[in-house]
Amino acid sequence: MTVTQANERIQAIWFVVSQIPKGKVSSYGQVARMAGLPGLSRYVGYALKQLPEETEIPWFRVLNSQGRISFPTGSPAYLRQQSQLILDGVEVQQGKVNLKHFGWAP
DNA sequence: TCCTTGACGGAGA
DNA sequence: ATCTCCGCCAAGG
Repeated sequence: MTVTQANERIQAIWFVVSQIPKGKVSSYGQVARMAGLPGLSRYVGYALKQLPEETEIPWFRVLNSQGRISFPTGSPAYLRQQSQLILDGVEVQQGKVNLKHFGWAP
């Protein structure tokens, strides 16, 4: 993995995430596949971690395969993501989102 | 190099 | 439905 290749991957991931429409959510695994990086779900988390605080990219629309927020329950990050989802009109109950918001395809 | 750490995912129990 | 355990794979020490 050269630095350039890593940057390309990160760009691809950010792009895919930027396409997730409001009111919909996706999973790390799905984003990885759509970015042409099957099996690199963990890398998606790494890529999102690189986003600047003020980013416009909807990182909060990415959940784990169980439809749960991948931050420790109650942590600042967890609460931020949860409130952002609610602002999107996404139903979050017991830390899990309603399946109807899942499965987005361009 | 070797070892540990994840914003993961899937199979079992 | 919940919780472990294990495989995965790039990064960072």
